[in-house]
Amino acid sequence: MENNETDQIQKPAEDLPKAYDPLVREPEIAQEWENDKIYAYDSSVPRKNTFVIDTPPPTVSGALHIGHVFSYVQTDIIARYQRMCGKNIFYPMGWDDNGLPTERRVQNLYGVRCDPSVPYEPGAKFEKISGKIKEYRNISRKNFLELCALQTKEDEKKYEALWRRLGISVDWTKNYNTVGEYCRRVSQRSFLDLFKKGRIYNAETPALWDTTFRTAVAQAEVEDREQKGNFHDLKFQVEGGGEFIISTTRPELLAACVAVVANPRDERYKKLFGKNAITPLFKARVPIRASKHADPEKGTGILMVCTFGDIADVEYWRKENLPLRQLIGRDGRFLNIKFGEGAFESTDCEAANAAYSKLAGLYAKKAKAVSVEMLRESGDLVGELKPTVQAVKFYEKGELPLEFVPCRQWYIKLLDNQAMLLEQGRRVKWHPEYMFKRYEQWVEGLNQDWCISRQRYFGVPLPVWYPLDAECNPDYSKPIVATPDKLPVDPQSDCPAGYSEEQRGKPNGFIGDPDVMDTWATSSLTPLISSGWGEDSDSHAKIFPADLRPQAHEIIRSWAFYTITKAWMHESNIPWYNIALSGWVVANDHSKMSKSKGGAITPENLLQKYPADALRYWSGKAKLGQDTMYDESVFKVGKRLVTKLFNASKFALLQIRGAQAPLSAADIKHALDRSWVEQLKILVSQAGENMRNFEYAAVLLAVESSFWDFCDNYLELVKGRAYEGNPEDRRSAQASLEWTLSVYLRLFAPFLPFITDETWKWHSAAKHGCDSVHKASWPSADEMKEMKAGEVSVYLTAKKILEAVRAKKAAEKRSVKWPVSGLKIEASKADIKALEASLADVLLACCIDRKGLAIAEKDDDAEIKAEVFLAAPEEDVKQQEASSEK
RNA sequence: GGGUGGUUAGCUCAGCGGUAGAGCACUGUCCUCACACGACAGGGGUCACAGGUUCAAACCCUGUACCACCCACCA
Repeated sequence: MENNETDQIQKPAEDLPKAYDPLVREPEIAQEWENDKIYAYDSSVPRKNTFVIDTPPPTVSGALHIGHVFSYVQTDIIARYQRMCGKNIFYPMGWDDNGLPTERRVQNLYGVRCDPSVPYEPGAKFEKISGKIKEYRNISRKNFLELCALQTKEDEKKYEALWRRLGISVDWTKNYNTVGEYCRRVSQRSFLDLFKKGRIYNAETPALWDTTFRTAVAQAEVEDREQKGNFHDLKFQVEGGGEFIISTTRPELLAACVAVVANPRDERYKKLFGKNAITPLFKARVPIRASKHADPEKGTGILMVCTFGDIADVEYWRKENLPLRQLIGRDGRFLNIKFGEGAFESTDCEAANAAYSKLAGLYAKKAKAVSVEMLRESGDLVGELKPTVQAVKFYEKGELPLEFVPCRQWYIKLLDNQAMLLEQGRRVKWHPEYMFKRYEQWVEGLNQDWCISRQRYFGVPLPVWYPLDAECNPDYSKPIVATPDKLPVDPQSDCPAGYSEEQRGKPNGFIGDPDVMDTWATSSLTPLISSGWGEDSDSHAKIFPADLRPQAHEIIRSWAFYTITKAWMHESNIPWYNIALSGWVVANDHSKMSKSKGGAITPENLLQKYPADALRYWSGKAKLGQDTMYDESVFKVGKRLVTKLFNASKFALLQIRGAQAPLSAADIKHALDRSWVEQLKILVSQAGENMRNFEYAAVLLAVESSFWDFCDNYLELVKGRAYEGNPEDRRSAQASLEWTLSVYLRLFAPFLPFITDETWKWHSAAKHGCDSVHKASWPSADEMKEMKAGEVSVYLTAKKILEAVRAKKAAEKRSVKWPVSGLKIEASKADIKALEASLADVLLACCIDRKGLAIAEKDDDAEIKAEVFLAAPEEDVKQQEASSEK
């Protein structure tokens, strides 16, 4: 071929953008994706070609934070990888707008409280209150629920906008919210199924009770908080003579004392077992018993059992069938009880009632102070208070300690099924693996069934009514459950089959259960919500079990555990094959970012400053399960990578465009190019392996470092040849650059979806017949199988010389293009052979004068060595010339 | 008290049997036909500590200390 036929003059890149402004382009690119529907799920594709993600529905509570960005991007990276592997992706987004967080938010935003006794005001309008709320306005349940729905809609719009801005590739047609009609139906169907299977029951029993929110809570929502307290040494009399000291932190519960216990082996108290004690102040006669749960080492070794101080009290009370002396009411105040009535016995009712009258109506904290005062006065408080720090149980969203309050609640049976639930957990693949331990430990430590009823309003109603007898007493043992084809129901306004609305609350009529379900009762169904469980059996068969559940590790005991439980109870299966646990974003002081104050760092603010790709880069750097320090300098690095990708793509493209005929793998003939491609093949194969195992961070690290190597070294080495080499060598460089570029764009695509798609469209799209990189196939070494294998050493030796020359130039403070007049190389025979293959490129890239080149052969194991001599400065040369002329 | 993860350069982290790595920060250079939103080079580490296994240990084993988290601990 003649030069003038093949080698066009390099086309200027006039049609390519000069610079890339991600803040402008990214939203436009996101819009293109939406227009082209490239993330749409295709329900006609068979299960084995589908990848199903059980996306966490974020709690709708005002704003997403940087921790959300972090974990959702990690999932999106996996989704995008799977999509490029040819999978049809089922990637929905749900909003968890159900429950207490929403109620609280609405209360505070609008200054309202729900009061079911207030009548509904149709069309009532409510304004947001700015500043402090002076007085809460009581509004009807229906108005309150409408307001909750309105507010969550507003928040959900903001959430969706942020996800789109970040390039989260969900299919927005698969959107649900947990309090919506569909989720209510699924949640109630779950209840009915569990009821039919005998896995759910209602019982009147002491439940963990939050007095602020006035609702029962489940074990999984309880957290311990360290509280300062005091031991109070109280003097108890023994009936028939004698006394002993009990050390207690809760003297206010004295009136609730139903027994006194010590360890059976405790010599100090052996003689008292079987006798009765008389409590101070209230003079109640309580049995003194032996129980192994009393620890001789703690306190004075003898303790009072109250109804109820803690779970040990509840267990002992239940086991020994002791009387119930409940003091604390649902609002947290001491009830108005009378000694001499019911279970409250006393040997001196008058004195007992006199004492108790000072406690009635008080909250626990005040009652404690008053009790201490009374005990000190009566002389029953011995010595000084001894300060102690104790772990006290709180509802995770609550501000006051939990109390045990007897009440009727619905429970799902967990304690009968621990072994099976462990087994189900084992069948799921945990990423990272060690997180399974947390699940295991939680299941083994369960001490209560799952309480799912909540005394709240904004939630899924329990689909149950109770029949009333002639005196209007409900019969809780014979609940009337809804019929499956009539869901969802609201027992407050709907009436059960076989009854009419007039019978509500009437003798021999019915009442609806006033409670709603725990949020987790619904969110534990997300894989079934997505699959269309109970409504679309084809879809269900395709979507359930899901492939992946991504979630945070602190909710293993709740969300992961409950989901596994429900999947087993409903479908005798695991809910998903894999669970990926993301870490937390932590501040410098190791506090969780989402909880720490200083809310200036919002995703929206960061996106004014950094590309979405840069935030994604930071997220993609963190391994699963691992906490990550919030560090803005990483965003800068990400931003730099985006810019580099833009420029390197543009530059590579300039070279490729010189080619007349389409390039192919067969054109890659030059040894240096083959060597380079060989390295890239290794990268591709490792990247695929790691991605399959959810080790995306390792992929980003490897791809990134390889890409910088490409820009700094390979591109420098070949650009001269691509520009002015002979036709065949030129074509080889061009073909190599073309493939390299397409590989990098695809490897980076899951992490940096915006910039990769932008540059993909310039050339690779046409080449691959695929207009978005996100529909392109993940690179594989197979793509290059028609090409002969290269020798990695060719590239590596060339790079060594390049580096040696650069080092010399830097040391001499010369520019990179400064000419090299002499180069002495010492190397093994093999290295010399490798180097000779790329010599022309090396000389060109380093500005080396071929005449000054000397290569000497050394031992086989010798390291390659290069001694570099720079040309003398021009002034010196001129001076020399001048002096020689003289 | 039980469990899990961690401790590697000033900072953030990778490496997980074969001569200590990256990025940031720092220092010094360089406008080289993609990129100064850039490039090149340089300084900087008893890989927490103590034992052990091994020809060889940051890496495996045992123990200790410290950090974080999960669970338990309410007399």
